[in-house]
Amino acid sequence: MAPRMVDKEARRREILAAAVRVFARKGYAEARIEDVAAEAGLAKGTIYLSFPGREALLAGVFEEYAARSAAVLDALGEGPALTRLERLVRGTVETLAGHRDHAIVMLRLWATAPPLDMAAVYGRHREVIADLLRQAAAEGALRPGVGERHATLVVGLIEGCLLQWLADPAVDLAGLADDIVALGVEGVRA
Amino acid sequence: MAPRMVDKEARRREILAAAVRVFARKGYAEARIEDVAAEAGLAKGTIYLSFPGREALLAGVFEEYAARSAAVLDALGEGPALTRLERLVRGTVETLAGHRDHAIVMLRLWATAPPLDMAAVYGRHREVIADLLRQAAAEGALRPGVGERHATLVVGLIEGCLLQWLADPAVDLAGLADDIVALGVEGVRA
Amino acid sequence: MAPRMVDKEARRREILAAAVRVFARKGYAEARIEDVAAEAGLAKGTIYLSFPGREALLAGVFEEYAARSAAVLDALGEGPALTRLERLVRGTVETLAGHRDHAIVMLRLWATAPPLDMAAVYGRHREVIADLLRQAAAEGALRPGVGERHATLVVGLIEGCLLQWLADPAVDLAGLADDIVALGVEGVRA
Amino acid sequence: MAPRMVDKEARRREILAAAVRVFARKGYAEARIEDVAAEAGLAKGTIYLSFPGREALLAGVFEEYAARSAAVLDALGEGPALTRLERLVRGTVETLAGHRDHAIVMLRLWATAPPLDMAAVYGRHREVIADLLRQAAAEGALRPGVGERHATLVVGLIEGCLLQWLADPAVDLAGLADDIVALGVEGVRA
DNA sequence: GATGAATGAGAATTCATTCAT
DNA sequence: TATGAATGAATTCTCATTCAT
Repeated sequence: MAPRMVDKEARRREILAAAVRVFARKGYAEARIEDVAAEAGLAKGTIYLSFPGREALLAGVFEEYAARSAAVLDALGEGPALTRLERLVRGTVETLAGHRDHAIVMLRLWATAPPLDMAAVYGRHREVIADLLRQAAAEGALRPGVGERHATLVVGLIEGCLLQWLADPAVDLAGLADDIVALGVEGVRA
Repeated sequence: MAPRMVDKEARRREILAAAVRVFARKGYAEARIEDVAAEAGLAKGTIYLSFPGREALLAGVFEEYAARSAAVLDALGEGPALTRLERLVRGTVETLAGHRDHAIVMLRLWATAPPLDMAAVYGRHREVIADLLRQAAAEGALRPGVGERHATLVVGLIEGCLLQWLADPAVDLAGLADDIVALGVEGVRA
Repeated sequence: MAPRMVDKEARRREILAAAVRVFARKGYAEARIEDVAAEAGLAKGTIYLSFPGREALLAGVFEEYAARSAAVLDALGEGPALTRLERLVRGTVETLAGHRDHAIVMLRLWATAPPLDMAAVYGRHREVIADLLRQAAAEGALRPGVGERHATLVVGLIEGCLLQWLADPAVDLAGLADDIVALGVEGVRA
Repeated sequence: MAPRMVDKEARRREILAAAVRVFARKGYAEARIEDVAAEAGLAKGTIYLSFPGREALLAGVFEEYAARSAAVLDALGEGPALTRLERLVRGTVETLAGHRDHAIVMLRLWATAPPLDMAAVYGRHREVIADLLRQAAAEGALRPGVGERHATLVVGLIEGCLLQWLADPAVDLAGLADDIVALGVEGVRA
């Protein structure tokens, strides 16, 4: 409530944004606190007023990603299960496509920092999708033979295309959303 | 103090194997030369008899992976294009599934070490698959509307499932091969 | 823990002075960065704030010497050539005698570090002296038979006496100035 | 007396010769045992059969130099003192000029290795020369006003010219012998 | 004796973190 | 609050020395 609070929070976000840019550029392992400070236009020591240490920057970045990721799952709205699944796919792809730096950082963190529990993140995604598939089955919208195992494929399609796009910006991730939906969602419709 | 003069090449492989295990455990960034030496049952300095420096361990691991990867593409044999595509998918998945540590390391390197040109690796995979898809189309084996763009989805399916398996060993990658083939190969048959 | 922000340039000079003392004591080859830091009353890492690396300490020491050396040649003033030659001899000896540590370091660097072009340093001295000898000859102040080759002997006298003084402080270098002048300058007067 | 003895001694000399070449090239500080071994056409470990360690190579080189140096002082023959002094000067210069590598190494060792007592070496030279000067005075061959202090100048002339020749091979050391004698010996004749 | 693989102490350098100003 | 000089633990790499073959 004190204006300080606002300042503090804004400062935190500025630093986190700078950290994402630096991490995307050099990876966490190569990113020096000083690099982040410079990117944020601050002095080294000032970072420590907002974060207890270098690792806290990681945690901060992860939290932002998790929040964004959860927001997609929370905004599927109403309608037939497969429609919501389509929204999930498109929403996820759009969110990722709109924050390439962040996506790169997450991949790097994923691959680098064991403490980040990506198994849980993917597991949560699979669960939500499996749930939608169960509902779709109940709605009779699912082709026979397609079950919850399909959730892994849908997550895989999204993440695998993301991977290729991260490795090679020439890959058109946004454009792939249609293909992913066609194969992964429409392809299993009864 | 242990002048056990092992074959130079065998020694290299031993060290590389130790490096893969250590990298898989802690990531390249956290892996100390001393860790690799200890894992290999050698002294620090001994590593330098086989490798000029820390980064050379990376290069060595990458070479092994690239060789294994290329071997799959070179062993598709004869037959209808979609049959060969199926072999590619199963071969890739099996190869990855058989070397989890190695796969983890490759992902970490991918995400961490800019010099590794994963864009080229994925690009090569997509090209081979696109070629098979073109042949399948020529053979009239492909459903209308499916084209070379599908190559990205197939690569994505494989890599995306790999990703989930790496994050969570409970995911049954080998078992997913059937699903991937069903969706990505059989699913596009005319 | 000691953010005493000294003037950057002053700090550089302090470190350089410490380096000269340490180098004189143990030689560059044996001097550890940590030794220099300790001598300067600083922590190891602090040295790196003023110098990019160990070798830069060498370069710094050499620069100081070169500047001092050039100053003597630039301050010969006016008067007969042999008078100026005497000033050169006395000035050089005094300068060296006043900085024994520095002289030791320079000899060590000279003998140790190939990049230091002592041939050029001696060559320059010989040239200046040869020039004075030519002028002296033109002034009719030079004994017949003495020519530019005598420059090498004068430089040799100075450096050779310096050498003995460095090896054995009991040698009275300052006192030798008179002898050097008597033999090398007055000894060739017409 | 056993042939072994001969072999051992020959082997020692070969290694020492190799060491001198390597030291002259890179300086003691930069010379690796392996470099010396390679120069001698031997394996690293073989050096240790003839020398207890790296420093012993230094000592060996120094001994050779000392022996050569002493030989000159011991071969002044008979005749007037100033004639013997001239022989000393020419002998020393010739000896040095004939072993440039060795001279470079000695300078480097001198400047690098505190345990080598160069003060004693120079002191011995000065003593011998001072003795000759005393005899010359007794013979009435010395100009009034020239005394034992002149010994330092003679040593200085030799060493100072040596220094310039070592720094710059274009300096003609052998040719300088005449000049040194003219100035340092003939120049003080009564 | 000769070899050279193996060892590990030691040194330069980096950078997260602290804290006087 | 913001700063950045100072610190020193930690890491890579070198190389003298040892010793099994």
